[in-house]
Amino acid sequence: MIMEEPVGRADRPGEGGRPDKRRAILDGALAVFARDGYTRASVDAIAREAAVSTRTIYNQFHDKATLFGEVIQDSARRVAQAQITLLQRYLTKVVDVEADLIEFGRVWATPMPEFRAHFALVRQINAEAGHVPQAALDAWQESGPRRVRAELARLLGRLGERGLLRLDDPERAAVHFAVLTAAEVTARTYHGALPLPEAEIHRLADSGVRAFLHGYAGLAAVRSAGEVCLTRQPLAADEHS
Amino acid sequence: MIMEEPVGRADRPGEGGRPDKRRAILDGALAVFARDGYTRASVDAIAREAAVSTRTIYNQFHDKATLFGEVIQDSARRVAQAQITLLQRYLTKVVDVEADLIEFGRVWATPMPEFRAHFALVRQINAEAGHVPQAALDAWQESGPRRVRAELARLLGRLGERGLLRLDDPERAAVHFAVLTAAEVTARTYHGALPLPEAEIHRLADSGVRAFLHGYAGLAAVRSAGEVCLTRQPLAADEHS
DNA sequence: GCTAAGCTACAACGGTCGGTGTAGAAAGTG
DNA sequence: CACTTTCTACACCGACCGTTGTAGCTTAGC
Repeated sequence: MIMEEPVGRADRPGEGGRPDKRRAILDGALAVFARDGYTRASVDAIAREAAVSTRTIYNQFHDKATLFGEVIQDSARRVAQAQITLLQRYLTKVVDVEADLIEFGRVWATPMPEFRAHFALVRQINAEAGHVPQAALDAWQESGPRRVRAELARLLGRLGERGLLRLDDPERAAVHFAVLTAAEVTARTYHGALPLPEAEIHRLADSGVRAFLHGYAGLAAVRSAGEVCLTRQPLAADEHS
Repeated sequence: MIMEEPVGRADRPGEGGRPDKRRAILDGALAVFARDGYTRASVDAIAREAAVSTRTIYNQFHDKATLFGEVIQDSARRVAQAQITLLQRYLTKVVDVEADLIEFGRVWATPMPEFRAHFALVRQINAEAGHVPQAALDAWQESGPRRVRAELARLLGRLGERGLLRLDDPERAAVHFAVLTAAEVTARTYHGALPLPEAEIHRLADSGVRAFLHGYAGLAAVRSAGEVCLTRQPLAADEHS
């Protein structure tokens, strides 16, 4: 007699087991992985955090590695969803490119506290990328950053069609925008570093948007950006290298 | 009879044991820690990499944790030295602030391949900063980034005195310069990511320097920066986010 | 309330790893 | 050369960890 293929059972991720337990595990694992990193995080600790027996973890996800992969993908998907919502809120009814992009840039660069664990996890991934199977990395990129970037590209493209931006390759423009506006902030949001003061975030975001407009708008943008930037602000010193 | 205090013996780091072995251990440990991270890196692997017995490691550094601390500090000191040399080469005989800062910014933002392991290690540290003892973090900051920042501040301050920049707080200016010029590049130099093409690095560095000049130079700089930047630059598209 | 799927607690295993002790080879110094 | 310091090879301990098996309890659907 053959395997019978019990209809909605486990084996493939996303099936089998009680969904509430599954959620608890994913949330708990995210917290622990983000705090301790893959190797240091013990399955027992995750089980404790999720208020679940370790056996349940092994039943729903076959082993620690696949659990890790599922956690990444799940968390990335959620963050991507939130970011896409943000994109659509700010970039669908643009009238003044400069003002609206500046406003959006500030929101975009401001870290969302409910996703702090996620970004800690991303740091973990980037640190030990050499030990994460390529397939997991791809799945993560696909269901997270790539989707966001595509949507950003789409919306920037629209602005291009309306003559508000001058861009030949929306995809590339999207990458540039994301890097220019968020990079400085994330670069300084590392370890337990005290959260950047709002003014500093705005300042960095503004200069990023300005740089972006430099390349993708008429020179008019450069002029007006000059006024926006220069308010003196207190700053929390922190390092990079 | 009392301890005798055997003059130049171990116990305090930096003493005891053959210096060549010590170097081999520090180098090997840097490679392994950078590749695998603290937890995953086994003392045996380090010993193998350094062509040394594990017992020698435990004799020179008391345990894995202190070895890690010594590795960080040693590596940071070396990198800081190289960066300071760079600073002095480019920022001591400035005549045209804009042109010279742009040139320096490009060099500054270009990753030095001989220190790739170091920056991988920094990524590891930032990922699991919560598990690195605060003392080790402080020692690292002190003997590495802080020294570089101080020197950068000193040199920028000189430019200020010569009237080439307008700055009230050189320290803050130094932080801003470092963040603005290097952040984007390091933000995209993550995992095995293909090295950024030179043109893209220059583009990001330039926009960083421009943003810096926006805040710390007269509006003249802004104007001229307009010309420097807005030559259409070919740029090689790149993946991931 | 019966049935079955899913969950918990618990014990157990094999493996790895940090760290120690020791005996002897190697290397530096006079 | 002898003497001392240091390094190596190796065996060993205790701790932790990923994973599995199992027996019994909980929960949901009929």
